Amino acid sequence: MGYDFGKIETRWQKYWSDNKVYHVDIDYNKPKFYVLDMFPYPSGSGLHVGHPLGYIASDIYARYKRLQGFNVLHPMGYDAYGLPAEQYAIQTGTHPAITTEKNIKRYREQLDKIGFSFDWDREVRTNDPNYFKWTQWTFIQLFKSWFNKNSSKAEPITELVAEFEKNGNAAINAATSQEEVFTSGEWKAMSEEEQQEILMNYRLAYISETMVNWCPALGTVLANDEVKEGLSERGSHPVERKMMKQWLLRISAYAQRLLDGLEKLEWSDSIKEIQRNWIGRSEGASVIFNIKGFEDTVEVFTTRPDTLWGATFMVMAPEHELIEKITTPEQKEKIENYVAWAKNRSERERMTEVKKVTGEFTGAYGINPLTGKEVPIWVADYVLSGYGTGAIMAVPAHDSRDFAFARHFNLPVIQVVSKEGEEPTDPSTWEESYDSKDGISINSGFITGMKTKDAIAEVIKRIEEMGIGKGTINYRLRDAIFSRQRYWGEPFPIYYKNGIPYPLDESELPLKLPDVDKFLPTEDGEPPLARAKNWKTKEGYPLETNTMPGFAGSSGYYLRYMDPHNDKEYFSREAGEYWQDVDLYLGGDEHGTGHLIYSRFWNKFLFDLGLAVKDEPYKKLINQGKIQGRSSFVYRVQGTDNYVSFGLKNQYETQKLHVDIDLVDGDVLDIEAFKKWRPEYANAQFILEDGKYYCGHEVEKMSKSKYNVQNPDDLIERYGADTLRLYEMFLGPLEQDKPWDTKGIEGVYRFLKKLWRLFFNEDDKFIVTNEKASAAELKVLHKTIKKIQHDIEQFSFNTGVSAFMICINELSDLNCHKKEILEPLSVLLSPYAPHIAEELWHTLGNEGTVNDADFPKWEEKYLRENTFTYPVSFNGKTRFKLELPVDLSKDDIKKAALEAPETQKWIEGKTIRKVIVVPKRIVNIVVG
RNA sequence: GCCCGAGUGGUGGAAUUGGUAGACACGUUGGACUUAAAAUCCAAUGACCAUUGCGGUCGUGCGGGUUCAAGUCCCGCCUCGGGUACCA
Repeated sequence: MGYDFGKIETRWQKYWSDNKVYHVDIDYNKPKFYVLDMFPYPSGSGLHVGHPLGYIASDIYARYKRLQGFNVLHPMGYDAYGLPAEQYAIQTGTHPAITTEKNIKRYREQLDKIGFSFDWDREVRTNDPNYFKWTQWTFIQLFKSWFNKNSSKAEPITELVAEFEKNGNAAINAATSQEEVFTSGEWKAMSEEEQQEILMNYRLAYISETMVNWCPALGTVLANDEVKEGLSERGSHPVERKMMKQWLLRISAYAQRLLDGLEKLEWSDSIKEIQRNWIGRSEGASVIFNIKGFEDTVEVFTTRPDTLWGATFMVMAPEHELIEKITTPEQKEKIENYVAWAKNRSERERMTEVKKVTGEFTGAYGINPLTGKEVPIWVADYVLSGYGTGAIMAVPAHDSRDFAFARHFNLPVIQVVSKEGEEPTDPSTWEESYDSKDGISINSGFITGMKTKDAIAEVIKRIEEMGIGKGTINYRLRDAIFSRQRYWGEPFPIYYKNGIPYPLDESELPLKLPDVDKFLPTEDGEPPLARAKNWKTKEGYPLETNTMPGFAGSSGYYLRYMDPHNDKEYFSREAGEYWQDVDLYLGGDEHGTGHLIYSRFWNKFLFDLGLAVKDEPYKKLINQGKIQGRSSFVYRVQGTDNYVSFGLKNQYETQKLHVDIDLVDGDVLDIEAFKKWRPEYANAQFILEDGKYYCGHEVEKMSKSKYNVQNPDDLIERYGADTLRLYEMFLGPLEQDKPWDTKGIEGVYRFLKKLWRLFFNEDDKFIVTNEKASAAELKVLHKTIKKIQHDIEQFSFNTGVSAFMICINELSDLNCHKKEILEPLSVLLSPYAPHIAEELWHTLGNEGTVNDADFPKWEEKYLRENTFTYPVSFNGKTRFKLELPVDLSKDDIKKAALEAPETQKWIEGKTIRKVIVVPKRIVNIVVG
């Protein structure tokens, strides 16, 4: 019989589940440890081998922490709202809730088979009313809050209203889109509607007419992070820019805190860098330019106020509100055509044609506030309406984009910064602008001769004194568009009275999705919820018909796991105080600009409310790499039914076709199975090599259409979950992308069988003894404990597996069947391979579960060596080895090395110049 | 374009952070066991040269450098992967 993984794994999975071995509660006698995986979207195709990679790693860590005496919170749930289920609903009419439920069931079955230590009693699903109640609740709190820049935190909007009533808004320092200043008298005189409109400019969840990414194919707007290269992330459909009234979250208010918070996080530098770039802080100044012949002024943002003397023209974004007003009659038609053209360009066009310079002159002139010089105002789409003020002063000599524009339209270029120690040159001879901030100002009034850094500071100081501008900081981070014109998402707890949005009373939550006849927009383009009958409040006010985006439910889910069944609050104070934050978070780095920013924002807001205990949700983050597929190919000779083996394909004109990896074993095609696979292959003929058909292979994304999806169930069926767990870890470093290849799985399977042989002989006889372990055996054990512990703490799980293999190889060589060694070993192995470890631990006579054992401690005394084998090298090249006592002095080592018989050969006829001795490392003899 | 990350045998990958390059595993080859196959076990396996034996030379993407010693540090490139896309 030997190692019967099937029997073992079902037995212990049942035991763990029946005895709620992984259930956790608050326990003040133990320190907490919170290990979290990014929860999955339950897709229709189930788990493939890439999904569990991170789950296995975090499971090993969670189990390890538990063995070390921590009270480990290790929950799992589902990000259940999402587009695929809805797209499927549109095609088939099946309600997305049904599809989702079915997929979740499948996921759960697959997850259960892998033997994770999840506390399923804490499962959350974002589409569960008991869960999304709190998503909606948080939205209401956002709606009822504003961001006070003085305290740098969210505060109740009621306090803001009180201040308006007392003093108006003049003294308020808020993150806001409100520009007009009003007095308390003016505030009180306003109608309800006017007041609500103003408050909207302060709310952290607000509705606004804004430029959005509209995806016609999906029929919804998308957030910036959901658009990749001008296409939707889901489905790769074109995206347009469009003005639309949408709900937004004022995440930009938190830009600085999101930036500062990164400092103390144990995240990879790369993902921190991604977030820093996404937040995009830049320091500079806003400067006011008058417009010749108009009362209006244009405000521009620049990071280089020191180059004001070199501004030779100005550029406005095509959306700029002053364009119409200032354009001269002669330029009117050209400008109108240009603006219309620019606005109609798709995002994708804009992006692919970045190098193409376009623009048009308005006929108007701005006046440089420092020099008094007149500069032409242009319109061009290289200036973005969404950033800064939507207008710039162009300094072609020191900005590459302005330079390209100036060259194209023959505008003047004036040098105002030169490299230290270099003479100014004629800009008309330049091939590129001098953008560096490392320089000296020239021809620049009061800053002439100053270094750029000082010049910037000086100009800011002076323009502030003169009242023509001020130092400002701009962030690239945009407010998050929070509404989707979709069905399958959280409904907004919002109703409209006279067209003004109001939040539902919290007692009305959760607001559940209504039934609709179709999951499509209405004829007049309203979102699907507009199809619902009676989609209104008790009083008859219409409810919001948009739904929330995918990131709504995933932004605060880690908090709900702390107290998932609480029906009175998001989570109890006690649970929050005990579990605090996530100690270890595992997931893919593709969430760098989406979930991981939104979630931090959400948490910071809840922290401001006094709910979240920590300012940052995820202390340590590990991004597991993606597992790529290994596709197999057959080569069809053009226009025939003949298929030629890989090695011979160059002799023919061939077509490369994907073939299901299940039909291929080690690149050898199962010809009969291939013929049966699809009707068009039934009559296939083969040109073979050595009687076999060899397939070609390539590494690509794992996907159904490439027939390279490896699903874990088949592997578990064949090798068991422990083998799968070990193999996924053995594949390579956790954080690295790597191709999936089943070839090596036999190796870890053999390892487990070999381990079994230490406990049972060929006749299944238990052969473990109570004999005293030898020094050699103890050394193997303690060396392994040390290595395993070190590797788990470093998240180096691949080297951990190989340490186990080395250990078992050595114990097999030593013929060791001693309980003294094997018992701690079974505990040591249990985080990696919990089923076999639990089984073996029980065969040694233990009761309960191995999860309650203590992680073994290694002791230095067993590791001590008496000798060290020195590599002796000459001029850096190792020539022979020399075994010497460890405690030998440097001089003695040197002496021994020089006296060694092999040394003669290498020093013959040469002089010894130097001898390097590093105790317990190396001996290097330099000759010449 | 800019910002990260990575390049090591036929393959996945090790290398205590400057100290024996290729651990561990796959694959391959040869052998043992077997009527046979599977499973298992043993041996070899970076390349090249020499093989009668001792052995030798080269070798971590490329070119330089620092050092007694470089996969590891420095300078300059090349290739691949990821992020970003006119952010003033």
